[in-house]
Amino acid sequence: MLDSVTHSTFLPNASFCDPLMSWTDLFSNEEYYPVFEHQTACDSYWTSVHPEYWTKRHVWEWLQFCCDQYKLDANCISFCHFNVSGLQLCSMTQEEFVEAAGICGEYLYFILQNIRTQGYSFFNDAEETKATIKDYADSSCLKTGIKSQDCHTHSRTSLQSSHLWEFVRDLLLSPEENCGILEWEDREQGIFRVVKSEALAKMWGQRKKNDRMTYEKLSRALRYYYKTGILERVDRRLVYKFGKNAHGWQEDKL
DNA sequence: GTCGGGTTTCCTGTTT
DNA sequence: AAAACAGGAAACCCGA
Repeated sequence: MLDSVTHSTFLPNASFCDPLMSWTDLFSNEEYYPVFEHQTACDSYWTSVHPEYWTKRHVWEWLQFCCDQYKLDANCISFCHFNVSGLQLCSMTQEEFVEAAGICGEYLYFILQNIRTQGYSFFNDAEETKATIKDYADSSCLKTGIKSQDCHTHSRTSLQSSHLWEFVRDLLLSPEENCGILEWEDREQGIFRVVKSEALAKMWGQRKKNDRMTYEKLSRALRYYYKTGILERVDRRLVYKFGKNAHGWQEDKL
């Protein structure tokens, strides 16, 4: 039942959001901010917690949501700059957001400030909110003259890679999120090992909002990459190797 | 609407 | 015996 991240299912509807509602009210309403079956209390989704109390994981989920919802280019975002708790995030200045994510940083700062001041009433009307963000984007582009390509000077680590192999690659490149699920066997040759196969499948399932994902199914998808040269066979259990058509994993090319 | 890429799901058989 | 691998087949999802 992890179709949680879609706008319609986890954001409150218009009738719920009362501008006078306190943060406590806003975030403690489980009808609208459910704790999912597979989640423990400390594993709650970002929407169930006030931004100042977000964990690093909540911050990551929020970034992922913003990228998905507002089509922000994840390549703009330097993950290491956002490897912070909610409290630290809330204390970041707009300049620090821009430093961390270029023009996207401005949007993220704008979105965060709106969540902090308005709660999720900011998200009441998806289209209206998108338009607000777009207006903001347009005005800040005019104001700053920043071109979208400039974003690409920031970290290439993607937070929301749509392809499995990119997800795996980015997990290998993000020790903060990796949690020992994957590890390099030979960094130069692109050989890596799946240490926690079930955890990897669960994480991929969360990424794809599919709680029925298993390592068996994930590994079938990985095996299809042998055909396309994204991965190469390594005849050892749980060991894979990036192929000639995989990019972005080499240390010296990051 | 449809087409294609990228999975996801299911399956049977094999290997470690 | 259990977990992982292998790969065919078909369904599914989503963006173009």
